[in-house]
Amino acid sequence: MSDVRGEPTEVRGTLGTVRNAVRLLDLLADGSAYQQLTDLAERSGLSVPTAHRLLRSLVLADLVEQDPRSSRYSLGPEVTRLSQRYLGRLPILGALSPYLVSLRDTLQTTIHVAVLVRESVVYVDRIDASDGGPYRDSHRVTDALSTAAGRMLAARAGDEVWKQCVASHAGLVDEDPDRLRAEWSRAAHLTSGDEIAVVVHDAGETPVAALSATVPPGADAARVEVIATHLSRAASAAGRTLGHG
Amino acid sequence: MSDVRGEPTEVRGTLGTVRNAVRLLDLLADGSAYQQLTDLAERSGLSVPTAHRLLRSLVLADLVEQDPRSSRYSLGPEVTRLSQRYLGRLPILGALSPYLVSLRDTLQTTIHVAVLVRESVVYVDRIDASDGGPYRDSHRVTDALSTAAGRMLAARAGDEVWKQCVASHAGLVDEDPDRLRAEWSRAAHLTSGDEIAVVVHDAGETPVAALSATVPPGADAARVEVIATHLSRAASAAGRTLGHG
DNA sequence: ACCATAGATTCCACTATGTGGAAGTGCAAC
DNA sequence: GTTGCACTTCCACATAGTGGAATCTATGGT
Repeated sequence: MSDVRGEPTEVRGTLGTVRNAVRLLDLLADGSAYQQLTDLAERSGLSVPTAHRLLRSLVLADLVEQDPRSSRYSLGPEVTRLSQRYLGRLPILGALSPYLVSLRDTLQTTIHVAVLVRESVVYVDRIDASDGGPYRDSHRVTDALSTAAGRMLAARAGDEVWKQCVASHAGLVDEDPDRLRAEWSRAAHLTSGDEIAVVVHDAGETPVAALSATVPPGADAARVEVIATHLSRAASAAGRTLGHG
Repeated sequence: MSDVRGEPTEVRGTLGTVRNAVRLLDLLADGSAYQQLTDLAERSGLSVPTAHRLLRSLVLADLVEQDPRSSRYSLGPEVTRLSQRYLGRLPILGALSPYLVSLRDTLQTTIHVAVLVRESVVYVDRIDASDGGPYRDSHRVTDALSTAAGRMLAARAGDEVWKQCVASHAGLVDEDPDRLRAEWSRAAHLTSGDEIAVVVHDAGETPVAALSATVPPGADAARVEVIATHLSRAASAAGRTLGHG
C-alpha cells in the first residue's frame, strides 16, 4: 500500500482497508454529491479497482449509494440511521431538549445545538421560530471557525484540535489565531453573523456542546444581552444534569 | 473466514473487512450504548482480536468512540458529520423545507419528515410546535411498521423491503400482513398513535419520504381531515419541484 | 494484602484475502 | 460507425488481515 507522504506515524495495529474505506467516505462527504469513481480513486490515492471494490462494499451496506444512471457515488441513507442512533443516546441532547421549546418561545428566535466533530461544527438539533424567512439551512456543517458556535467550541478544545481547525479554515484568518483563541475562550458568549452562542459544560469542566440563537438583523445590544443570559441559564441548567466526561 | 450459515450468496467482489466493520457498526447501533469487546466479538461471529482491530481502526476515524474508563465501545461523533452532509444534499429535504414552518404555524402541530432506511423509519427533519409537552423525542428511529410514517413508506416499498420490515417488526402483527399492506398503500393518509402521515412522491411515482404531523390527543375526525389535507398539499407541492428517482 | 477472574490488548506464524496492472464492457458524443 | 471515456471484471502475487495463545490490567471477593 502506498503511504501518503509525510504521514506522521501510521498507527500500529490498524487496518488499511478500513482506513481506505473511511477516506472514501470522507471524500464523498467533502466534495459535492455524486462523484465519479476515477476522481475518487485519484483523490484518495488508491488504484481504481481498489476504490471500486471498497465503494461496492460500502454500497452493499447502504453507507454509499450509486446512481444507477450515471453510476456515480455519493453517501447513502444508512449514515442517517447510525447518526440518529448516536444522537438519540447523546446525553447533552437529552439534557438540553426540555429547555429548547421554552427558550424559543420566550426569545422568539430559532435555537440550535451544535457539537464539534474534528474540525467541523455540526448542528445536531434545532428548533425553529415562527418568523424566520423561507430559507431554513437545516443540517448545517461547516468549518468550526466560520460560526460563533464553532469558535466557542474550537477555542476550548485541545491544542491539537484547535490547530486542525485553524488549518482547515479557508481564508479569513487575517488576525493572530492565538489572540482570537484567547479572546473566544474567555468570552461567556460570542456573536458572529446572525448567531449568538454559549457553551454547555458537563459536570466536570469540559465543554460538550454549544447552544446558539439566531439573532434578528437589527437587534440592539440590550436584546443580545437578554438572549445571551437566557441561553447561559439554560446551558448551565442542562449541564448540571450531566455526569462527568 | 467463517461464513454465516444460510447466507444466500456472498456478493462477489466484496471486501470482507468492510463487511465486518459494518457489521460492528450495526451492532453498536442496535444494542445499547457502550458495549464490550467480548460481546461484540461474539455477536458478530468474529474472533476477539479481529473485532478489536476493526474497532480500533474505527475509533481512529471517530466513527466509534471508546470510553477510556471502561474501554467499552459505542458509536462516534463522525457519523453525525456524514449524516448531516448526506441530509444537506437530500433533494426532498430541500424541497419540503420551505413549507414546514408555515405548515406548523397554521396547523399548530409538530411536523416531521421521515425516510425509510432498510427496515427502519428515520425521522430526518422536525419542526416543533409551541404547545407540546417537555418531552421531545427527537432523533427517533424505530421499526418501520411501528409508526404511521413508516407504514406508509414500507407498504409502498419493494416486496423485498416490505418482507424485511415485517420480519424485523417485533410483535403486534396479529393480522394478515399482506392485507395491511394493501390497505396502507391505498390510503392517502394514515393515523397511528398521535401521528398522521402522508407520502411525498418525486416527479416519477416513487415515494421518497413521509410527511407527518403530531395530532393532539382529543382531536375529532374533522380536524384530522384538515391536517391531512394540508399535509397532502405540501407534499405534492414539494414533490413537483423534484426530479425523477 | 492476596489471589482469582474476566476482559482488553499484544504477539506471531500462516495463508486467506485484498491489491493493482491489464483486459473487457457499456455508453455517449461526434 | 467509430472514438473516447469511465465503470467493471480478471488474475497472479505478496501484502496485509486473521485467530490461537500469551500477556497485561482492572475489578471484586475472601
